Amino acid sequence: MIQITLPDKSVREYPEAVNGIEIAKSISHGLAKNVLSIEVNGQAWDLTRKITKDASIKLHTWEDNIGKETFWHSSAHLLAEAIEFFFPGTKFGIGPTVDNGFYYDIDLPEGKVISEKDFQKIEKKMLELARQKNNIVRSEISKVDALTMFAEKNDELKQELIGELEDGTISLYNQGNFTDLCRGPHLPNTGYIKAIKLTAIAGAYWRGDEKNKMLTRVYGITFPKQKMLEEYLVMLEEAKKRDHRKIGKEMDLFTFSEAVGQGLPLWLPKGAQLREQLEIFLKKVQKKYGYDQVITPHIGDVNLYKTSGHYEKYGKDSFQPISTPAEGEEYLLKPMNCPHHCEIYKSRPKSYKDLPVRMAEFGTVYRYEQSGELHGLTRVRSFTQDDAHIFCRPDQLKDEFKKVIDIVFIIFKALSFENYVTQISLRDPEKPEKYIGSPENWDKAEKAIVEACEEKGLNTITELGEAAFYGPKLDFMIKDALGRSWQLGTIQVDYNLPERFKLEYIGADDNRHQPVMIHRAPFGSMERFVAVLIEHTAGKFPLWLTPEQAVILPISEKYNDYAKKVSDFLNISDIRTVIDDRNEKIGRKIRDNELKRIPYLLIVGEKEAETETVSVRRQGEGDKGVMEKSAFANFILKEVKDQLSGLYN
RNA sequence: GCCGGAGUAGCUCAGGGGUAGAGCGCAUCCUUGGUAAGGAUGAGGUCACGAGUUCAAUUCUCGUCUUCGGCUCCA
Repeated sequence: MIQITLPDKSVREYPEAVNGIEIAKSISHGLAKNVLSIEVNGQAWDLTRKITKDASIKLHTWEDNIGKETFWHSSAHLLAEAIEFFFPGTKFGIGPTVDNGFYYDIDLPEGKVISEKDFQKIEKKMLELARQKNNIVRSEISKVDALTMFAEKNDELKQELIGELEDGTISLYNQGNFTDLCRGPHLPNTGYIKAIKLTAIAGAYWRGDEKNKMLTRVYGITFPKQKMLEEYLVMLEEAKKRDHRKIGKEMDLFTFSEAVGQGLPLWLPKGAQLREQLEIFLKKVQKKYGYDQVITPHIGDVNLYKTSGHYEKYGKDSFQPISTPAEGEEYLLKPMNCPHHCEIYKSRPKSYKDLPVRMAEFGTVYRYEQSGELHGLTRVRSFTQDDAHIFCRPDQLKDEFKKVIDIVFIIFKALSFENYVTQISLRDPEKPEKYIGSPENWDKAEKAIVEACEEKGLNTITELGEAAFYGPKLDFMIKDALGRSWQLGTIQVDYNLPERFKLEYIGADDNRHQPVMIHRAPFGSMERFVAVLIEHTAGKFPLWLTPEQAVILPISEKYNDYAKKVSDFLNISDIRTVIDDRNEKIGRKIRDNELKRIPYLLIVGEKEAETETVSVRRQGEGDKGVMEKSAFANFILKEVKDQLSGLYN
């Protein structure tokens, strides 16, 4: 007998060579039905693998990620089996799981292509194979044998992977006529997979390196129940309705024009209004935190960027310099605001008493993004950063950094962003050539970020190699409607640009010292922020922010004059109001304006005109009764104030 | 930039080698209304652009541009 410890610390006795399924069965019938994989002493195992010694275990079902991953991982093998059936000779790269399913990277035989038209037959084949309930059997194999096996299949992708593995740790999984190199774990048999949908096809470089061959990546998702697939597809449809590109068009927020150029957004009046509200809001917050607004040009002498290091790093991959008629003069569209801000700092000598200097600008920058990267407002070639640079003394650094974190959270709170990830992005220690500055400076900068985050109690993840070339950063990431993650806010510590720009201040000791810089943008870019905001709110912006807060709907033309009077009154009270005086019945006006997501609809007819009132209707909620027009103004202003109360002042 | 889709009216989309279709929107007129679509009439398209095949191309082929899904990149 062996002793098995469960997660609740209870210990049960089983005969030697018991497996996960048997343990699940001994606990409950329901668990036995739902269990997908097992963790033995912290390692993921197959449910059918025999346990021979005392162990601590944890059983995983669909409800936790490990169970789901096992399910999708086995699904990837099923996909590969079906592809091998239709496309014999296909070479298989890797087939991992992702947030929503799995993919397999394949190299099809010469001259063969796979397209979405093939999906139906592949899905059908996968289901057929699943219904055979083929056991998925693990076996261990020596490195030599593994290499021989995949050499026979001419699969150099797998051979490359095996070459990097250690002998004695190599396992194969077989199901039906298909065998794949795999660490596992897997489902006991293919019959667990009941619903299958192939979702996309794409190119992907082998091992993620653009110098390598491009393989074909097939994405799919599977479920243990047909109904779950149906629900997933409905959810996808719902997510598509929140797409900021679609809503941006519907609500007249922004547009693009081929004539202007790709990746260059044109903000329409309502979008501009939205942006302006965000800017007003942030400026108030920054005022409280001691920032000063500055304004700098959209271009700068190319030598400025040689000093900063941007030109060397990105010169080839940016818009090329603009030449002047006089020879030898070259200007670059600014890709960042920091060099300009450094020059503002330098324009007057600084005392230690002047620091920190906090310089803010809504600065529009231009970056040549690869054409395939452009995506709505989230990835563009012209965008406005809510940028600021804090020049401080080393002893002020941590405190300043923490204050910036506070500003980011004020914004997230104001817009109810609750699901974000905070990521510390450090340099890649193996690629020092990617960065400027001394290791000592980097050590100091990285330490400052890590400590500030700890002291703030942030729950961060750390990524090596994600730092900017001049310094490490703290990034705030938010997901869009389809679950794609975007970096919004960013805070960066930089010892290098002050050195390159020879920034200094006179210390209390009457000597020259070098300040430290913090680069920060809590929204990140206005474009990307608005995009994510649209997807989060589905276009139903909070009242304080929305471009049109109220629309007045006269019952008929006879009341247009009164509508105008109310509109003027509200607009002068700082309530953004429009009139819908189209020749339509009231029902039609209500419907259209509800669909336009305007928070308040004010209906005015004979009764209202006589009594100086408005009949109030809240978007999505219906009739709210009649209010005197100045009472309504106070009401809506109070609502705005309440939404923002406590955030600044 | 790379792989694979797509591009038809302002928007959403149908169609298809032989004079271009719908719904919504827009315009004009009728209607002047009370809480989610009133009615009539009408305008609007070099079928992304450029070549090729063909008696004939919006439709087939190739190239370019834009766009969508990924990959790579992201100061």
